[in-house]
Amino acid sequence: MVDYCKIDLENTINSGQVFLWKKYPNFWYGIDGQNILRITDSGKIISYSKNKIDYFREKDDLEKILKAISKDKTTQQAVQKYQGLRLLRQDPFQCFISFIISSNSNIQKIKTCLENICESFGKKVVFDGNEFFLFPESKTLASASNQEIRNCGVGYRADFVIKASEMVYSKKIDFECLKNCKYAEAKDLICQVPGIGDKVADCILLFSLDKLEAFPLDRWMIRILEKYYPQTFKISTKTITHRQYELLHEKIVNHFGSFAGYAQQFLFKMERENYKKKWL
DNA sequence: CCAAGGCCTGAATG
DNA sequence: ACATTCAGGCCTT
Repeated sequence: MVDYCKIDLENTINSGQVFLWKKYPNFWYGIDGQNILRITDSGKIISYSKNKIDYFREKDDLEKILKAISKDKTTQQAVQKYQGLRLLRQDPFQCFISFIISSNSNIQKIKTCLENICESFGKKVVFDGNEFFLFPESKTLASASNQEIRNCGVGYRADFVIKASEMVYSKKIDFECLKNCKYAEAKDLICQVPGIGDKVADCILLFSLDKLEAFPLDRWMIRILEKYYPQTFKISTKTITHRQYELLHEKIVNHFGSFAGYAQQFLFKMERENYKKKWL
């Protein structure tokens, strides 16, 4: 008997989709844009701002989605093993910057960079008797200097962060508009941002812009497809070109259906655990 | 359209 | 202890 409402907070946070969370003895604190969330293990959310958010996508029909993506033994097992794992609906700007920084990096380092960015540029607030730094707004990062951003540890990605922030502040990139676009259209638009290619775009689309058919293909997912799906998805070369990425994504949506992004999250979680990779 | 090299940092390995 | 190698995705050539 599966309880589709039960959320596994630990597995959800430790699945590579989100970075600014910190565990306390009985709950987690997380930064989500201009908001701070406190979540108990039972899944109760207390938020700093009173804004209503559906951080856990609780309106998604999990029963339907999990059945839909369970097309093969591998996915069935991953879904079974990590059934409380959820996709999050994150603050778009924070997600956008997070994954620009994520390229050519790893989870621990991304977290450190983002914490530095919050400390250097975010508003300091007190919530629950503790001090926190909110994620900075686009205007602030857009007007920062290259050196200031570099000091956060992002290296050559500093220019990407500044230009990307400018594009958001000037509304050249408008997240509300992207939410209303179809996947392909939103992806074309977001790929115009420097530092955003296929993989980073798919992360942003999946984790903050409600595009559930987005299926980020990083080195781990490629490895997973080669290992568990050598017949279904034949991968010829080591590095995936843009064209190959597109063709592969088409095959993936054919196989998993329009909720493919959920499948990606379960598969990624499973394989990273198999290799005992560290999370936050 | 594709292939190869460079970018930056920290962890892992020698 | 130190030096080298590697992991990671995007951009330019």
